[in-house]
Amino acid sequence: MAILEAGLDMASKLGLEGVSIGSLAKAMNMSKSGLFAHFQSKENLQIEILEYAARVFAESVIVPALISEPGIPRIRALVNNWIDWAAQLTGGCIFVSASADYSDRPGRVRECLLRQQNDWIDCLHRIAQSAIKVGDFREDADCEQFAFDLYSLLLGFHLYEKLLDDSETKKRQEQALNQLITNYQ
Amino acid sequence: MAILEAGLDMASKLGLEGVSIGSLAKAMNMSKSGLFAHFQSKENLQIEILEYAARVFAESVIVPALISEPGIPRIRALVNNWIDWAAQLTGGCIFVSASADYSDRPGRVRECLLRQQNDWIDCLHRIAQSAIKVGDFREDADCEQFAFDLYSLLLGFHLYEKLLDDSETKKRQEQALNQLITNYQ
DNA sequence: CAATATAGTACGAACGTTCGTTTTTGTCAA
DNA sequence: TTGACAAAAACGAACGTTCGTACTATATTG
Repeated sequence: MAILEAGLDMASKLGLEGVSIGSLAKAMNMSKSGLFAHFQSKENLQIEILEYAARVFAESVIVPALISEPGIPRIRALVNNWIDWAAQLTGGCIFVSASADYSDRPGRVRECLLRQQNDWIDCLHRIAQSAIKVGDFREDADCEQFAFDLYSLLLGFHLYEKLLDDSETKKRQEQALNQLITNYQ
Repeated sequence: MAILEAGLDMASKLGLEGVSIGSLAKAMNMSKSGLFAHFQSKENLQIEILEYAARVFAESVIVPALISEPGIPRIRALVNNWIDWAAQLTGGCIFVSASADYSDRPGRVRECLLRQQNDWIDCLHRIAQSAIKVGDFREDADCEQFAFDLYSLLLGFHLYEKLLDDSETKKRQEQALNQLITNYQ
């Protein structure tokens, strides 16, 4: 939906909490009440934006990676897709900012985010398992540790790229990924 | 100052943008105008909270680590201090959440944060250099890469601990740190 | 005609900020 | 030691704006 697309764009720049009904309505050339009628509450709007983001994320990051052959190629594809996803956003990644913002803010938004993040980590976990299966990773590699390591890498990349605007970020990320893969072979 | 301490606590829970003059005044049992007079603007308040946080961070994370002998012991001390710092906060780390929030929000707050984050990364960088000097790291170790890797690790830890509340986070962090150190030896 | 979407208006609350006034505090002369 | 006085700090009230939400009414569409 067009509203959610604009909402995601706004959340990328201002954070999920920064998306107000009024400003989003203005961006859509709609009345506040007209837009509000679609969601019945701000909380619903935030959750729908999150779920819309998850759909876009799945089809632009995860699905295309699953086309690559399992193992290291798939891992590299996933990381590249993630970086493309982050680059295409106007501001920061909504999941990264929301994860920081909602660490201590109970409610349905947090629960939704928590579910999504666990799904994402499960995805990393499974990709490591398939790397073991095809022999790219050693038999006793710790897949949950791999998920932690890889997600940490992406978070570091996000900060360097989005906040610090460091020109060597890409190099740092590549080197870290190569080392990470080596550690699990 | 007591106001900044309460402000930091609130920012840890709600993010820097979530600290409102009114709510902070209420938390301090002060009038809105009385509190406002100390800062002249919300932006000033946010910056002063950030700088207060940096002072607390320096004296509770960095300074005590510099007492440890240079090299791997100092690195481990720094990481442990960082984790203690994060644990002691009511909510999340203000630098982590602000880094995500202000990646696309120009202004004096962002500039202040950017300066602080660069200082922090420089600190990691220097600690790696001293590890080379004492022979704990190999001669040609990439200190800037080390800073990237270590900060990424801390960001991953922060997400696992604060959002996911994963019970194995401590183990993940230790294993990642051991591997990281090994990679640079 | 019925259903759906948008608009319009209003609401109480909270936002950051300004104002003039009161209270508290510290300093110095008597 | 006290009284006068200036400086600093805190106050309550109000400003205009925006917030999320609740109504009712008007278009649009099938």
